[in-house]
Amino acid sequence: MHLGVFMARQPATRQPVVLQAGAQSAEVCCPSVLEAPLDTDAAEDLAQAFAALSDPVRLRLLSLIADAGEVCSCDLLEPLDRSQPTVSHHTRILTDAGLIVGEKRGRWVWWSIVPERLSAVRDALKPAGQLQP
Amino acid sequence: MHLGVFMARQPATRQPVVLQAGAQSAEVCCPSVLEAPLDTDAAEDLAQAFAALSDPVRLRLLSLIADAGEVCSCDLLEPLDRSQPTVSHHTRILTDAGLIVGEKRGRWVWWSIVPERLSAVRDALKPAGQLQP
DNA sequence: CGAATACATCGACTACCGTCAATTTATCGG
DNA sequence: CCGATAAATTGACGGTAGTCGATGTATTCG
Repeated sequence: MHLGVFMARQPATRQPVVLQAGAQSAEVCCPSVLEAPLDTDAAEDLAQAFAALSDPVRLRLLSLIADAGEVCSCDLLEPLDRSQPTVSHHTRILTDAGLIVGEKRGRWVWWSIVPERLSAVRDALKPAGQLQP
Repeated sequence: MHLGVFMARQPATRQPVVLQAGAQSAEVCCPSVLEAPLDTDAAEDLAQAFAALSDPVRLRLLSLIADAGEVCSCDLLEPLDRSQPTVSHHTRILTDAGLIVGEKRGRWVWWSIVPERLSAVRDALKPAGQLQP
């Protein structure tokens, strides 16, 4: 890991503008898939969260952010082997799903994961009582 | 819940032919997304699992199966409001992802969820040690 | 102010996905 | 053996998602 690069970009810490999910799907909590009748709306909402996780590039992106704690987009291009617009596209989808948040500091946007949202999605896969709680 | 209908179809219990995932992605275990460098292959595999969960109809299908324990395709058409080929399409995708298995009894295929696979996918979203284990 | 940098947005292209009607395959009942 | 039923398969259609080049916007530095 190359934290030196990250620290070198830190000096420009001024206006902490936080970029996060809008009104849609910003809700952190989800009903469990395994619990009786999952209504159409809840299913639609949950499906969007899983859709955000259904791309290998986005999973690696999440992994990279989780590993470093905080990463700016410019450091994602090379390990993901994707163009700048494509990486921006993926960060947007993950942001809309509420899985990551970006904080703009100077020219850079620093991304970090939203653990509460991640565990909420995780809980949607939790058994309805028969197995481990 | 209408178990009476289900019981009435039980008599034809003879050749227990189990329909489950093929060679691809049948593996129950997955590495965590939150753990350091998620390699391309693992990301591809996990993404396929999440892709199977990224459709509202499939989530409701899972919910229906989980609720009843065991359901045949014919009882899914009405609650899902989809045609027979479409339901068959969805059960196939969930089967390929290893999330459900079908056992053919007579003319009917009885579907049930694979809890180990489900919790394995769930564990892929588990934090790498910083938060709740 | 002007050049450079980080990121977002737009437009276009390709590939894939969800859906259904029609057909095929397998199984049961008489 | 034959008609009926459950489910898989095929083919087609419209919509959507991943990708990139080009362009636009904001910020920093000299």
